[in-house]
Amino acid sequence: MPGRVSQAADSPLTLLRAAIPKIFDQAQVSANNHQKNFVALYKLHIEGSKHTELVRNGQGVRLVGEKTFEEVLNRLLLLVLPLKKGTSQADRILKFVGGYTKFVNEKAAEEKSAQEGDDEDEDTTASRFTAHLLKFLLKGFESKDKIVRYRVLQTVAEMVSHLGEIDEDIYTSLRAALMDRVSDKEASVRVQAVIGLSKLCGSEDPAEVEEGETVLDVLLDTLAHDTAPDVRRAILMNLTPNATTLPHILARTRDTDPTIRKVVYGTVLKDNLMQGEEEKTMGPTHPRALTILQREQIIRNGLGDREPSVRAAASALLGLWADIVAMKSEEDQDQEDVSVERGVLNLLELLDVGVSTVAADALLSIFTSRVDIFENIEFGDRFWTSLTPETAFLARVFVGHCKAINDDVRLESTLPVVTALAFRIQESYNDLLDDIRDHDDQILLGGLTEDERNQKEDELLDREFVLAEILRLAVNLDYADEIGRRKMFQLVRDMLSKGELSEKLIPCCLDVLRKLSSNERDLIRVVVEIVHDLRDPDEEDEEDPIDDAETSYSATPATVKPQRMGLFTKPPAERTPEEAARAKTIDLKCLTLCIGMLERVNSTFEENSTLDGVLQDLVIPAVQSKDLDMRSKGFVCLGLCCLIARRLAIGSVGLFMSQIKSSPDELKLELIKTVFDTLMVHEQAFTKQGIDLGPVTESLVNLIGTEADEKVQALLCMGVSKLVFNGMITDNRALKNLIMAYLSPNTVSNQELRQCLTYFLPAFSYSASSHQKKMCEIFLSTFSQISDVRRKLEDDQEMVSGLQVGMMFVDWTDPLKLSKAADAQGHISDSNGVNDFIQLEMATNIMMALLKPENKDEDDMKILVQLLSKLYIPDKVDDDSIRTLKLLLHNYSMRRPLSDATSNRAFTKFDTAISERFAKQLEDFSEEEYKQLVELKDIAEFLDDLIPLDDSEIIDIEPKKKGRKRYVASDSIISTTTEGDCSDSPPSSKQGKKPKSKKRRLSTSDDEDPEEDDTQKGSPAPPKRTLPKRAAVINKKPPQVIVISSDDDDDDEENTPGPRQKRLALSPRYQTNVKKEEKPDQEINDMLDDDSSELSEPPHDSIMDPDSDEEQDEVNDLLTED
Amino acid sequence: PRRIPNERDLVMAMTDADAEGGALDYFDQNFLKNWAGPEHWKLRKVIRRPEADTNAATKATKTRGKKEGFKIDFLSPPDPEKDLKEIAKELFAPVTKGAGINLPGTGATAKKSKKKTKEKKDEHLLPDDMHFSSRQLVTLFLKPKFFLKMRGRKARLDENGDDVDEN
DNA sequence: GATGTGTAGCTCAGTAAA
DNA sequence: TTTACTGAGCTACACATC
Repeated sequence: MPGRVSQAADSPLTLLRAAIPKIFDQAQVSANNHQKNFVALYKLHIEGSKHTELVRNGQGVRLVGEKTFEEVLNRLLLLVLPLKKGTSQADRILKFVGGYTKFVNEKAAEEKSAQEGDDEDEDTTASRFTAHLLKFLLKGFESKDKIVRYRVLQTVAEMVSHLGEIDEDIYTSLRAALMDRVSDKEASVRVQAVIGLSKLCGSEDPAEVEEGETVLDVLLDTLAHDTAPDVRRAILMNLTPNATTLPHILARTRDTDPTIRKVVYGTVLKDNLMQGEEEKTMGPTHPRALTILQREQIIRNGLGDREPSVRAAASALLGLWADIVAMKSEEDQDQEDVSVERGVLNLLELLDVGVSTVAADALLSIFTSRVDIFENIEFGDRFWTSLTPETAFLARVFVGHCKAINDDVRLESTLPVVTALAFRIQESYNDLLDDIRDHDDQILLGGLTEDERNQKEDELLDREFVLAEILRLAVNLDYADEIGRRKMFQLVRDMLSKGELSEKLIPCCLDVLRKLSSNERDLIRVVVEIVHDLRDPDEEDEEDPIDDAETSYSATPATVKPQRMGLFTKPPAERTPEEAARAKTIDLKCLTLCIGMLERVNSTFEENSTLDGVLQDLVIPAVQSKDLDMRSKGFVCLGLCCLIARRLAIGSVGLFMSQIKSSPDELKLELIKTVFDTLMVHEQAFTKQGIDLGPVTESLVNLIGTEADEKVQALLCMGVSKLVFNGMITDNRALKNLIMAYLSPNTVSNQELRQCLTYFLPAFSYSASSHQKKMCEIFLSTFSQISDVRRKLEDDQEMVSGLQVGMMFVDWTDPLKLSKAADAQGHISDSNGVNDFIQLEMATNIMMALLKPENKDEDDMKILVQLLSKLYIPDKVDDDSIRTLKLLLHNYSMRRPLSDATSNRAFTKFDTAISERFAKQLEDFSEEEYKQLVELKDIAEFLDDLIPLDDSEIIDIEPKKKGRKRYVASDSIISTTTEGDCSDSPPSSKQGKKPKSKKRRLSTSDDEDPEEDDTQKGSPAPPKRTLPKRAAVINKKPPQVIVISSDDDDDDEENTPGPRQKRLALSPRYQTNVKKEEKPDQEINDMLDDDSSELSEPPHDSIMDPDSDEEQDEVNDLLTED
Repeated sequence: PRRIPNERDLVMAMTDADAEGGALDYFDQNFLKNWAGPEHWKLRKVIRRPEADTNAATKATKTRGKKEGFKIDFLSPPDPEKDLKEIAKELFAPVTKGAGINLPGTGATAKKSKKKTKEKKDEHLLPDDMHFSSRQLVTLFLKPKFFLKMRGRKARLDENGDDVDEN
């Protein structure tokens, strides 16, 4: 065809061929010239299109010019398509092509509207161009070259929004082709496909889609499920937020990828706040357009993000929210009150200040990120007289923030004086009380409709909330003024003494009271008095509103009131049901009060004799109560008392423990907390007094495996973690059980447990060399036990891979991590305490495990070999250690029972690496020689015990129960069994520093290492170690939620029904507790006998003995107040 | 602990945890990644000490010089040997053998497998963040307002770490 | 066992943050 | 300006498949 064109026509076509490349050449350099070049190219296009040929004897027209234009363009495009991702020149060209598509179609549309009236379906140069280009590109969608696919899809994505009108069939094939590419192997291709689709989906009518999914369906599915973050992000950025898509978009605030989360806040939510030409109308992500749940979701996830950049983006968004909600709503934008307070308050109204901390977090975030807002907040004169929940909340958080950043100047200028505020509180409290009573009367009279009643109750709740906020604010007031101080003290004290005070207000009141008390003794005394007042109200005239007469708080009688016949002096049996109910309500309130008080003090029980009365009259009866609520609170109270009363604690731990098993979960949680706290506080003292806490901690540790409730599990793990972390449990089994729980398939959904341990395990490991040693010690047995669990995995259960588990241990035992942590913590002097050789020990342990013939799980062995190369072996090691390792390596390469090439390779690599690195030290290595060395005697014996490779396979087949066959190899000595799988500890001494020849055992079981399974030990007790026995033990295992070692260490004690008794026998002190545990009921009665005749002389009055100063100090030192 | 500690909590921690809790700050800072449980655990290796780092600085400026010298050659005349269609055919050639261009598990048999795998598809969402921190390790359950001073732990890095402070 | 594919580890360059 | 982190590309190896 080109050859056939006439001379006259030739020149415009040649022009096209020469001019278009020049435009492209410019376009690739910068996007700035694109607009200019659109015009230039368009001119060429139009000029060229005028060149046509008549064909078929004039019956048809051939659009030679257009065709040439398209061909030239396609050819140029082909030059770009193979250019790899990231080539900006190529990107610009494709952008240019997309832009030109837009340009040419817009021009066509303009022309069309200019000459209106013509029929619609007429082809134009533009539509033909678009169709041709699309068809051309569609052919490249399935190219085998991923780069070509990427570029083709990129071009299409640039074009999609500007296609003008295209044929139905082209649209259909384009849509199908794009949908197809959503499952492209290459993420970059998928990115372009979804960009294209997201531009397409706006125009798609779901009704028109006959079958299959709509584009939107696919996009939303991909948004959640695509493996590549890039793809998800691309959808996120190109999806129009609306009622349908928004929930899916908001779900991405918890995407695993931080950049996606950032995009949600920094792009999607931010850029769609407003819409319309001048951004004047409310956009789809305007806070008022969202539901309250969505707003809270956005704030909670954003401000709670681990990534600082996400938090910053969320914070910035919140600042914008405050700006745009400052204007009331659509109409009155030019309204008077557009102050910063208005914005913040409007925002608070959009949240729920009453529940959750979201509103407070949002406010604090705005204060920090938008200092302009914070600094311009002022509380006018009227502010304090007309408090709403939002304004009170704002004031409280504002004051708290000022306090936090030590902005005393601002604090002083905003806060009202104490006295004024006290009167304010008093007034609103009295009003509230009156209104509550009125309301109760009204209800009795039945004069309210349902609506009226609800409305009134909401209002009362609001006012109560305001009061609570002001009380919280009052904690931060300046109490230098004695008058104000007294006034406030008296006020709060009186409030607490009123039966009507809502329980919600109790903590706030107590905080104020604590602030105003001169010391803890005073606080305790006052609260105890209040408790007495509440339970014995006759003396007070409770109908009176709080009197503002000046009462000196120091004048409050400190003595306990004499007992009189009142509600609580009447024997419970004689109470009417109404009286009993009332008594219960009051007792619960008193317990709450006591709990609140005890949470806030730390002086010892003995220093505060007044507490004893409360314990006897209130707490102990509560603990004995049948009412769950009461019991629960009673136990918490008793537990809190224990924390400051050592003797009480000693007597109570057994009680708490005995109650755990039989209690419902709710109470169980409190009991467990109590035990852990008691141990945390008194462990040293207990130990000093010769009390063996082993049985207690042991049963707590074992509970991890038997408790079914997630909350209980998590709590147990947390508690045990704390005890292990702080050195109060040193038994390796605790650590091991924690790791088992951590990885168990049964805890996958228990985030609390898993996240606790995710923090604890490395923190523990990196906080002491001895801790890493423990990790090293338990590694192999834990590893194999986890593998056992994995083998028994159900279909629907998941678990991390064995290699992953191994890597975790390698990470935890990494001495570099430890020294880094030690340095960061300022323990530089101690960094020589870091054991650099710990992973050399690991390597030795692993080698010994590999050599044991009964370790035959291919997968496990493979993983262990792979782990070798990950271990850190320092450059300088002592001769013995490295020679030991080499000896093991050497033996292993001789006997290598490995079949697969991968492991072999990995092993050889490690072996040669070691051999080369320590060539000097291993120079004269010869197996026979080293076996003779005293230092390596254990190893030598270990190796000698091993059955030679050739025979070991027979052993594997032969069941163990038949007894170990012994084979006399040429150079091996017959010896006792070498049973057992992965044993944890090397028999070697530490780096050979203390050469000692131990008794021949496969593994040392010194005190630090109670790890060893009985069946694993080389202890000469053959009958015990037969296979059936072991199997029986496994079968005996009770149904456990987490499979914790059944063939665990110290079998003889662990799997017997009464391990505790056995252990306790060693400790006379503890025996009493054992008895208690055996007969819990009896014990409760013994201990908590509340027979009133004995009140004056409680069975454990000994706790009232003033403790030695030393002991008090100890408790005081241990706890530090906030 | 379902919420990130806010400034009030942190201030409380700062005023009083200075004695011992400060040492644990390191963990709080460094365990920010890897909080989400074992399935999200990733090995993060510490970078070995870069001994010689003085001469590496000047290199940055040098590489800046060569910046985007590349240009696509649109201007050379097209290869007369190769027709547009041929090039296109070459570039657009679909795969003939081996693995396709789609993700495994998709394509022709997708309809069946989709329903099965749909339930198992990863949503790529983080678990609820419990915001566990050193704070939880040194506070009591019942008295969260107080911190435990672990005097015994000052000897933490000693060789015999299981020792207990004896005064 | 040969083959091709998928993936992990490594290095380098570019970018974002300090 | 320097530094740290991320992402792309490369290489080698493991794994699956025939």
